Parts: sequence; C-alpha cells; structure tokens
Amino acid sequence: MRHIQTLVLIEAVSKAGSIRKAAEDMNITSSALNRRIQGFEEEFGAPIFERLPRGVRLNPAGELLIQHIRGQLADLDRVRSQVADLSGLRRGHVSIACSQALQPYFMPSQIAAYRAEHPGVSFSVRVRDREAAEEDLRAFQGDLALVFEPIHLGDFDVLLTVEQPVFAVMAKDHPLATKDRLRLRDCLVYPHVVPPKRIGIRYLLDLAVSRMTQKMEPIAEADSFEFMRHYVQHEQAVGFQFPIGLNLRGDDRLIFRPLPKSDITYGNLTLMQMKGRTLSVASARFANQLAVALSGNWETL
Amino acid sequence: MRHIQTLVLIEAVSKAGSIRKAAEDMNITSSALNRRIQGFEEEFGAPIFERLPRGVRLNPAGELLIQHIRGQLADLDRVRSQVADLSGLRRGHVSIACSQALQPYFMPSQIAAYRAEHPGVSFSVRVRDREAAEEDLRAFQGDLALVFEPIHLGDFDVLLTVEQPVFAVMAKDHPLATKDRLRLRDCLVYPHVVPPKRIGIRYLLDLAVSRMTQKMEPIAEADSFEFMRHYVQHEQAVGFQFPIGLNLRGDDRLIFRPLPKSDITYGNLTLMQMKGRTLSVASARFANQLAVALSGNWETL
DNA sequence: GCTTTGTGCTTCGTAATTTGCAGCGGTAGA
DNA sequence: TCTACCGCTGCAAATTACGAAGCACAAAGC
Repeated sequence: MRHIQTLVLIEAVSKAGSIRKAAEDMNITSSALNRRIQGFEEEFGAPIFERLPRGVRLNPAGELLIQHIRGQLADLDRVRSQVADLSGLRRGHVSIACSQALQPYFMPSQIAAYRAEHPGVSFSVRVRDREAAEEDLRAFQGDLALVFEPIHLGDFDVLLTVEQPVFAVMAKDHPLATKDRLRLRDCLVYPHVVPPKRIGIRYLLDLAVSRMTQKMEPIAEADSFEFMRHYVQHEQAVGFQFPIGLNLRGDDRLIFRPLPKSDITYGNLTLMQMKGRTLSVASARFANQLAVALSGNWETL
Repeated sequence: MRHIQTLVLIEAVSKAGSIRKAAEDMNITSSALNRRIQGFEEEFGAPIFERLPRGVRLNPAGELLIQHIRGQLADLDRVRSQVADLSGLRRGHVSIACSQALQPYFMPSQIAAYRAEHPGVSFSVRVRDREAAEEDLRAFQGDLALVFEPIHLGDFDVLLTVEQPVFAVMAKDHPLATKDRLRLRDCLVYPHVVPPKRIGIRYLLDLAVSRMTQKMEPIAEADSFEFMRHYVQHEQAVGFQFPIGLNLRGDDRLIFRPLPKSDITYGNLTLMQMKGRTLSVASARFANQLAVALSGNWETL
C-alpha cells in the first residue's frame, strides 16, 4: 500500500521514539524517513513531532493525527475484508483481547468452532486485564474485547453483557466441600488466594469485603488462575473464579461452589468494540457467535 | 496532500464516469491517471472499476472503497480542523444542507451570528429537499443537515428535533384573514399553492388531506416558496409554510395563521449528521449554536 | 457500411521525486 | 573531555511518475 506508507512510517516513529530506530525497523535509511516526515509536516501544515535531544515524541497535534491514522488503517482493513468476503473467499483476521478466565476453555472452543466453518480466518488472542483490553480497542490494536467488569463503558459500544456468579474453588477434601450452600464469610476463614487488583474478580471481592466486618487476608496474590487452581490442592485454601473459566463437571480434583449474589455481586462479562467502528466481516461474525454462545445460562456450561 | 491524491483521483473518476474526463478535470494526462488506477487496483488486490465500452463504473468493491475514501477525507479534515483549533486560530469550514424554509431568515442570521464571533470560519449552504440532504451526508459532501421530516432516520445521528406548526399564508385582504382560528378545510376551499411531493410540508399536507373528505386541488405546484409568497398577493389564494421561513411580525402585505395540530401534524425540523462521525470543531460548535437557537419556542421568533 | 467519436490501455524517452551515503552540529551521560 | 546518539542536510544515484503519441475496440452518427 504505497499511498499509506507515510502514515505507517509515522506510526512506527511514534512507537520507536526516534527516527533512526524506526528507520532501522522499517528497513530504510534515517535520512529518507526524516525527509518524509518533514515533507508530511509541511503538507499537513503543522509539526507532528516535538524534537527532543534523545529523539522525537508526538506533540498534541500528532496525538490527534495518530489516532486518525490508526482509525484509517483499521478501517481500510475492514474494507479489504469486506471486499474479500464479497468475492467469495471467506477469509480474514480477528483480533480479540480477553480476560484470563476465558483462556482455558471458552475461547479455544469458540475459535475452534468458528474455524470449523471458516478455515480461512485466523485469530490473535491477547490476555488483558480490563483496563489494558480497553486500551487495545482505543489504539485499534484489537477488534473486540471480552472482559469482566469494564471500566470506561462510555467510550465503547457494548455488544453483549452476561452475568456470572463468583465461584469458590477448593480441593475435594476441603472442609467446606461438604457444605451445600457456601457463604463468602466461610471462605475467608480459610487461607485464600486472590488475583491482583486490576483483575475483575478481585474488584468484586474488594467490593464485597468492604461491606463485611471480616477482612480479606490473602496468603497469595497471583495473576495466574492456574497458580490458584494448583495451589488449593497443596494447602486447604480457597480460590475464586468465574464458571466460564472452570470445567464445572469434568474436574475430579477440585470442587466448585457458587457464592450467593447477596454476598458478592455477579460479575458482568462484557463484549465490547471501539465506539462507532464498523468491524470486518470476520470480526462481526465471530462477535455474533460469541453473543449466541454467551446468551445461554452459565449453569449449562 | 500527496499520500492521498490517488484516493482523490479515484473519487474524481467515479464521479466523471470515465478516466479521460476525470484526467481533464484534474489537469493530468489520461495515461498517468490510468496507470495510477491500475497500480492501486494491484496493490488493493482487486479491481475497483468495471470497464464499460463508454467508460468505467465502480464495481461493488469500488463502492465499498469509495465510501471509505470519503470517510477518510472527511475525517482528515476534522483532524486538521482540530489541530488548527488547538494552535489558536479559530478557523475552519462548515458545510450544511437545509430546507428552503431556512434560507430567507434563519440561516443567514445564524451564520452571521456565528461569524461575528469566529470570523475565520467559512460556510457552504446548500438548499436540499429532505432526501437530497440525506444523500449529501451519506456522501460526506455535507457536515450537517437541517430539514423537515427526514426519511431514513436510522442512518444518521439526530442532534435535535423541534416541532413547527404549518402556517397558512395569504394576502392581508383575503376573506380568511379575519378568522382568528383557521382550519385546514377552510383553506382548501380557496385556490391553494403547494410545493412538490419531495418537500416536507407537502408530505404533511398529503397526510392530512388523506384523512379528510375534501381533496387537495392545487392551482400551482412550485418548489419555490418565494413564488408562493408572491402569488398569493395576486390572486386570493392560500399558501403554506413553516414559521421559521416567515417573517411573522414584520410582513405588512401577508397574513400568517397557524393550522391546528389536529388538522395537520406539526413538522419535525431535524438537525442531523452522518452516523458515528466526529465533526470538525467549527461544525460541532455551529451545530451547538443551532441547537440553542432552535430550542426556543417558535412563537418567540 | 463507413466514418467519427470516445473509450481504456501500452510504449518510450524524459522529468520529477525519492533514496542512500557521508557528514555536520548539538545534547546527554560517562 | 570523550563517546554515543540524535535530527538534519548536500549531492549524486536510483527509482518512480509523467506526458505525448499511438493502438485496438466499441458505440453512435450518417
């Protein structure tokens, strides 16, 4: 794409932080890149970068412009995808950012199901906490985001929201495993493992605990649910997870018990896209499939 | 803008219908233009034009692309406007399509008021019926549209809607001028002048008459309100207009009487923009001013 | 049926633009 | 003071785009 190359170069420079570095990345000489940028700034009518002793950085005008550039590049991708689609080849690419909970079971099965029908579509899946996922959308680095408890809802279009209760996770021989109705306060009596603050489930836990007299005193704070899953098998500890991240029936070492909504708010699993953006054919269809899959009850998982 | 020229050329070709004509318009040779298009199609990966014996025409892929191009050009304008704005110069351009009724009084006074505060902003005003105004927005040929009774509301963002009653317009010595409460059926007894079907006020008239036993039998159908205004001074005829298009107090030759809502629905004057589009600074501020001006009651005009 | 007109497209020599190389001046950190 | 890295600039080479002319073809015009 010749007519767009300058824009791509500008983005590369803004990412590299210096013209020379960006020139190396893009396999051209720094002088050529330098002159292209100067030429663009002249055409544009205003400087885009502020020159620092150690390199360059976008000025406010440049920030405005780079947002435009990213939007245009993403939109051009969309057009190409639509064109490819109407010429019969069902190919394309879907880029999605999602919570950790969706990694082990949900996303793999969904992507496999989609690819069974559209083998020409490729995927990139990035694990992001709720804040980073939104940042991805904003920078046009991802088409979709599927996260619990999003923060800045106003900046995005919400395609779907479903509620999921928080589950307590423990070993089969845990004393609490025999209780059929488990309360959050029971869990906190035992050693517990929780994720760090940026994770949605932790946000819900903090909210719930703030209304209780008991305090949360985690023996471990880990951003890996895998760690939690395995740790509770070594000590008689309790972990927390959403059902979509659990193999509710198929796990023979762990026990999962839902916590009542009165104890801890249900988590909102939300499928979002950048506000006002038109998705590529592949992304839109995949989003649709996700919506159908999620609209079922979690108890049927 | 060098990196965008090919896109502009493509748009020119699609408008001219032939490469040679477009080349003349753009002051280059047809061979150069031809090669640029071929080059673009190769980069793009698919033909954009279908070649006809008498010229070229956009194929479906091209239609998709041209929409992207127009959006990109409009968005770049917006960015440049914002950049100009943050560097202190309050300049820019506002392009608005609006109904005939707004031409004599409303738009001139609004634009003058805006330019009194922002002398660097220029305007283009196009008179369009409600359908053509929407087409303008869709093709990114206008930033705003202010029309009565829009048709495809779903494709646009509505910034404001205000109701305006239909007024009967007649000479000062007209027999009906003495009645203080005028009904539509009274007007239709006399010779009447109406606009053609594509105009919003005619749509309302047709709707109203379809519920009556009386029929509409216009002695003249004219798309110029000026014609109507002057004609009713020659014959004892009745015309129709919205109050925003009338000088309610200042006209010493004509009488204006509102028709009751039960006789004929109030017209919806609607300020719209292209769905999801971010307007330039100047356009957004002007839209804001229009909204403020219109939110007052028509009776205070 | 023939000419005329208008189309997209190609060839080729030339003009315009971009690139790479080397070097300059300047700033920050050692 | 020295080194490393930065943005920037002449200048010649390489690349690219352009204009003029002409070709093949199809639809009107006569």
